[in-house]
Amino acid sequence: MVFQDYDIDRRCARCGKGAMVTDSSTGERFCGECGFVINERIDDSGPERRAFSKEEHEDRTRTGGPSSLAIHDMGLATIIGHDDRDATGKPLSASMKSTIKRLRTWDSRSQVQASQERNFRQAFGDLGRMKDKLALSDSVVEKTAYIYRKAAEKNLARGRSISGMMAASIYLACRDTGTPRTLNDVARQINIKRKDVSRCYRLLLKELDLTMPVVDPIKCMSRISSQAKLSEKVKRYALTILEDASTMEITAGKDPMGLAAAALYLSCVINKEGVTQKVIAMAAGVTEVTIRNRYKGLRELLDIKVPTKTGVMQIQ
DNA sequence: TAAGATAAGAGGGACAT
DNA sequence: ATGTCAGTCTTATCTTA
Repeated sequence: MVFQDYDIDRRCARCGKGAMVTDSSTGERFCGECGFVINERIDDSGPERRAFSKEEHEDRTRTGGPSSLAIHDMGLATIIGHDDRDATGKPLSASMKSTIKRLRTWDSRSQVQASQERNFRQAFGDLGRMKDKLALSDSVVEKTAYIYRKAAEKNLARGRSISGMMAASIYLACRDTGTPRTLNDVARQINIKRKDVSRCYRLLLKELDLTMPVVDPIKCMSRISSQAKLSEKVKRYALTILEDASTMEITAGKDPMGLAAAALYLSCVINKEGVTQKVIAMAAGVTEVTIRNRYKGLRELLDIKVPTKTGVMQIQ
């Protein structure tokens, strides 16, 4: 069941043996054999500008840049030029010149006239930077922009920091698209406190009537294991642990990242991989203590025996 | 040096007042 | 609206193997 949604790609560049697969839920590409991760996929969905035939070349229309929700005016701004000529190139009459001049003034003002527009300018400027820092796909960026505009419509941004709302929108978009980015990831990159993002996030969730599915700890695993460079074997075993755990109702209310991290750690211990809690804790973005707590719970409730250092199996 | 134990504190949800 | 409570996670420190 586990890897059915992965599409096979190419051979691994490091070990050469395994096939590169793409985890369609996270966009990460990794080797099925050694776990080598190339990069996180970034969907670039800009319009196709090349032409491969004469027909295509002639058919190709030039309509300016792609329209995007993530541009303050959706990329459709028209600016009145300064050369005082009409469409056929003839100079304008004096009265028309003054009219145009007045229009030009209002034209330039109207671009940032509404405070909302200024807000969007800053917000989407932030968003552009965050896209790079968090390796967000275009679809997440568009979704973020959509959410942010919705929030602005409902006046939720008033009195709150732009970056806080932006961060919350990004996090929401990530959750919605199944892109595994934690609250901490987003807060750190946008340089604001986690709790502020958290507050805005909950506000958005309530006010926009959105419901987020609980993060599946299984989805967190591929991210952690690629970050910590764990083997495929460990990952598969950890998956079975998580499946058992979720049927036994010990996963409710627990941080899915912590749970996934603990399952991976337990799997490492059983498979004698010699990976430390610290490494996994770093990769998962949780503390070692959290891993220990979940680890303990998993061991007790699933009654899993772990090998000791002397190689003797022992019931914990 | 890694792992385990313990305690204090923060933030938020549920519930009652 | 405000306060309390149980539960979770984090930070920090100490002990153990």
